[in-house]
Amino acid sequence: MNIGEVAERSGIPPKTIRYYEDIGLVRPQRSGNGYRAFRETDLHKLAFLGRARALGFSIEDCRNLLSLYEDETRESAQVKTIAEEHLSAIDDKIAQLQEMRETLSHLVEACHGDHRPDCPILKDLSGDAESIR
Amino acid sequence: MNIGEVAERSGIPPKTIRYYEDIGLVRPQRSGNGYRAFRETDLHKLAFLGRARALGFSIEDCRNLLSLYEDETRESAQVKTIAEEHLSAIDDKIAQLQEMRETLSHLVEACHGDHRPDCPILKDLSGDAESIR
DNA sequence: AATGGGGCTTCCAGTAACTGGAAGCTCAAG
DNA sequence: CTTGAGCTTCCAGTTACTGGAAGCCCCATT
Repeated sequence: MNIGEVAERSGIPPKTIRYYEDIGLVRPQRSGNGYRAFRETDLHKLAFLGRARALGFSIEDCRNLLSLYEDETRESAQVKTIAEEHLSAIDDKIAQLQEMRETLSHLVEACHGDHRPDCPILKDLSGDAESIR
Repeated sequence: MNIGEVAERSGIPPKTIRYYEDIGLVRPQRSGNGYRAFRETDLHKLAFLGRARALGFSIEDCRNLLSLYEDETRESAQVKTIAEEHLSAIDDKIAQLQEMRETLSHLVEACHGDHRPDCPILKDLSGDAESIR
């Protein structure tokens, strides 16, 4: 398989696949013409990567997950640990975003949003605490 | 004021303040010895930036907010638009993270996490749809 | 006066994970 | 044989900083 077909079938753009090779996540062979020659297992790895990335795992997490994936003697606890840490990172991020959302939506509601210059959003950002809350 | 004091009072590290100068967000004067000489207004702008960044506004958003902040003839609608767009970006991000969280927490729950190699998380990532969901 | 220790300066490089673009080779079709 | 798509490499840019090195500057102490 050439890179185009693999990209098509894995859903990962060619550029990204080349990048993944650069950083050692996949190691396709080469044909005589210098083209990358992907096997089915490469395709599977790329699809695996795509799904793990879609779940927000970092590249380093993916590297570890991939090596666990290929390690028949792995312990599921190792995988679970990575996933749990990622899950709690996601929770933190959600909490942080929700806090932002909270403040910001109050500000947006308080701003009449017309042609006048008076604006509670700017007032709050300028440190004028009495603006909202 | 030297950079150290401004950093202290604005809560923004010196490195970051220098960076903000580089990209034109603040323009402190210089003393004879080459040190940056900050005025109170610079401090206010930096504190403004700190709060806007804490709400997740991008640097470009901050640049726009700052120029609106300094524009006496602004219309609050302009500010509100920026804030609303940011708010909806935050909402999108939260939704995406919650979807990840959902999938991932199911997987984590399904993984026994012991010394055995069998792992629903890897199974799902490998594309074996029957694993969970 | 010399010295020592912060604080300040600039510049370079690195981070995460790609993405765009240029220059150039290869392959299949007409 | 030419054309155009697909492939190659390499370089640069993205976001918003952050770390580190080399080297002034200033103040206090000896």
